Amino acid sequence: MSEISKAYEPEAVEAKWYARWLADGAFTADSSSPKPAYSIVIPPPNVTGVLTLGHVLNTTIQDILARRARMLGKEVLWLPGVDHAGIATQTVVERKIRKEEHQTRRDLGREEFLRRVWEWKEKHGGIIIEQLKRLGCSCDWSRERFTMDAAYSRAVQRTFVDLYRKGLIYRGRRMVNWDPVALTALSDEEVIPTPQKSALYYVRYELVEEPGKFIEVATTRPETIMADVALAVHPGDARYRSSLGKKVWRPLDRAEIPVVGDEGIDPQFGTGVLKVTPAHDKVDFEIGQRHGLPVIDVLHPNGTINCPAVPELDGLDRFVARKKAAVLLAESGLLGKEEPHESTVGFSERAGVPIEPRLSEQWFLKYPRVDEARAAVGPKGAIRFRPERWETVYQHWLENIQDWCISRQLWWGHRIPVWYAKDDPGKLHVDVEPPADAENWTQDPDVLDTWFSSWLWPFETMDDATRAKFYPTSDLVTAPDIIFFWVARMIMAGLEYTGEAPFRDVFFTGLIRDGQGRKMSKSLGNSPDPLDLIAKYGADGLRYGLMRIAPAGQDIRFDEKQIEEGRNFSNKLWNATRFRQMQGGETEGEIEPALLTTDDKWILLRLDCAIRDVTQALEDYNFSEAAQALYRFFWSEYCDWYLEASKASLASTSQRKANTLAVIDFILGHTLRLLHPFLPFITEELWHGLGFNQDLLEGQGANSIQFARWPQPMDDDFKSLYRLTPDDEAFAQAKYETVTAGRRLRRDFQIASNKRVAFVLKPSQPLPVEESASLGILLNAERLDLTPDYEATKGTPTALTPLGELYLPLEGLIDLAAERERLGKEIAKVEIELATARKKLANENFVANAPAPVVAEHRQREKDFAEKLAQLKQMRDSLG
RNA sequence: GGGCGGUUAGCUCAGCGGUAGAGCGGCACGUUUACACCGUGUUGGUCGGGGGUUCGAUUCCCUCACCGCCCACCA
Repeated sequence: MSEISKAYEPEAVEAKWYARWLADGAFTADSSSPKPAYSIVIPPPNVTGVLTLGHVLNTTIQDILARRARMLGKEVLWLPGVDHAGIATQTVVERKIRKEEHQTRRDLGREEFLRRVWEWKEKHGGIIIEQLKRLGCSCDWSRERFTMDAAYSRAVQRTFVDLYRKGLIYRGRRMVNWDPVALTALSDEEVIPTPQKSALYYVRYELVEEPGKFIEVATTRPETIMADVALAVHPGDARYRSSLGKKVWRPLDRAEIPVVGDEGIDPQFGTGVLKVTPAHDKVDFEIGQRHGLPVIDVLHPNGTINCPAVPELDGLDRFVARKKAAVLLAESGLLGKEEPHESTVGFSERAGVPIEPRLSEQWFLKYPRVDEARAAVGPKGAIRFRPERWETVYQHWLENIQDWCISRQLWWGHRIPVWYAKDDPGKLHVDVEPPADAENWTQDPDVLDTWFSSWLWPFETMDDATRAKFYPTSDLVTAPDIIFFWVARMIMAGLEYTGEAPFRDVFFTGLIRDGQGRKMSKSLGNSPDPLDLIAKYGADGLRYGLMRIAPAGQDIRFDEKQIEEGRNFSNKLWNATRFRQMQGGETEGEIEPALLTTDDKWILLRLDCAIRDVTQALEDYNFSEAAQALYRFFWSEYCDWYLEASKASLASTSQRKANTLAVIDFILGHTLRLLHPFLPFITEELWHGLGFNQDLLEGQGANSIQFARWPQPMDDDFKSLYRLTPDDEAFAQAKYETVTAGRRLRRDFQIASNKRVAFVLKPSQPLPVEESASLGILLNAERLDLTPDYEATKGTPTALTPLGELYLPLEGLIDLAAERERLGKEIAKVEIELATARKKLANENFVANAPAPVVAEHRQREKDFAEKLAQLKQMRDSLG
């Protein structure tokens, strides 16, 4: 390996490897492979979308799963694609045309407009796909799909026809959520209830039979009074019993309307009277149905008033009309008080304006397989959610499921495959193919809800061979906000059309919030551009930083500092490897067990632990824990401790040095593989840099770390061969404490950490010479003398360590008083701990009831503390 | 109105019945065989409040408070 730079420079490395991986077809799934299958379908981002941190979180997790599966010897398909995103895309293109050409889509006409959308898509769409590549995503790009691909579109229409023929899709005039800006119906899921400050207007309706007597009604919508067809009160409400069956004068558009009794009215609210406006409220509509009331619609589709009878209001926007209506009522003396009121108003998810409940002709779907879908998720089902609590949310939604309004008054999307006979609008042709005598028919102008195509994603994206091998998919990774939009619907569609649950495990990520806990959003401008972060910290740094702080399914507070840490970790990995390369020598030599030091054995044991911890954490979808375990192992245990300790071996005999290098290579080889799913680029670079790819050439594709075997925990044979025992761990621990005590001595006596000093150890047990050598290095000592019969002069700083008494002789440099004070403080501390332990043991209940090992532990502690205390006191006395 | 999550060191988060943990930050010292995107040492916490169960509670139960989500037709 040639000389490498001091700091890791990700840019060139990342570009190089991604290109190589693509050229090698490393991500391409082979349907005919004999290897076991592992598959994920990506939640298709909107074709208008650009990469957000949410995508980074999401796709990094999927990439980790996919890459690890490859290392486990599976045939992996990670199927990517893009969603046509009906409203979002249509809006973007319409806005562009309006801005650049001052035209509306209607000016252009349907065909031309659609041509423009496709044109836009070819030119600007799917930017996000290129961005995912920058992140390192190992998707099978040869299988990339778009929800408007010809084959996919056909499948969507086929599904419509099939469900229609099964009687599950029907057309009906019903109350829907109307978006007055996008001019389309929306599903219930696309409506966001939002608390709004508004006013409650008290309006007086005069009784027809008793002029001069009024019924007062509290309403938030005086602009819809012209659409009132009745007043409703609770039948048991004594206040209004005498008015039941009578009539009142409707204000503004003066007419007689009845007073009816309905159980649904809450006598506590307002005045206990509801004005019934069936055309503009779902509840009112139902009341109207119950009482056979007419429906009067006073709104245009765009939310302006449609009521020529009241010219003052006609044509006004609904919110302008609201204020105006209040003024008009006040002028005619029909407005009582007006009080502030907070209510929940449904907003359009896309347009961001209040939706309007509106009666219209739409297509609806009665969901298939609801019961099976419920049974499929949970401990007894084929699908598990993680975290499990989302299962409850899912079950609750399915329990109360409503029919799905699937038609949209848009142009961009899958056109509804229904034709109406021109001579008989009641006659329908429902088929994927248009009728033979097309000129006599008119196709339904509407398109289908985007989600009506997304719910087929896990299987309609696959050809037969792919499906045979990779369906059902293994994991689904997504955010919990689309649990109803997408996850639940895919389960129902999967059951209906494949007879199987479409995936096995669903992992829900958390939401990424900003430093103040706010949701990331474009309008707040608090969402950093992941590409900027990649440029600054590298894709690996971004991935690792994010994974290390992304707790399982909890929301994440984003802080760029954490991405910086990810970058720092990459750099540490880079330099630790560079250190290895600077030692030269044969790569991956055989480890000679007889030559292993306790440090070697210790780090091998730690590696074994790390392999187990990381593997377990990944199996539990606990990505942050896996990342954290690797961080700790590599940085604290391997670099800070082992690498420093091994510098003694590296400076000693060539035989010993070779053995140490062999251990280092073993550790690096394993660590790089463990890290690869998190940090794909740098691990590949270093894998090659160390020449590890050479040794694995016999294995298929092993020229890349991507296909290197996932590390296995060491088995007992291995451990006995290398004589790895818990004793080694204990000794390493003792050594660690000794070094720390020595460093602290330095610190307490203000000796600069770079000053080489001589330490003396009065060993409590025999110590091999190589151990004292590494102790010396770790202490940055001029030398370390092992003197069993050392007699310290009074006042020599000393520390009691598990390996013996450690002295730091510094004639004349010691402040006796300060040292005594330090010891005094320590004595006080130990005395408290000792007292605590004794108190515990004095508690008869504790001794009698606590488990034996716990009691024994406390006895041991008491003993240890007493011993330590005695020694400390002796040391203090020795200072004179 | 229901349901769910959260509240632990200055910050971001682990831990979830047996002496309070990590990383970052702060402070001090430092360029010593890779790394200042670094090293060494060190300072930070009545584990949201109040009750209860237990020999023992940050951990289990009840309750309150605050923050955040989701569901629900109160005009």
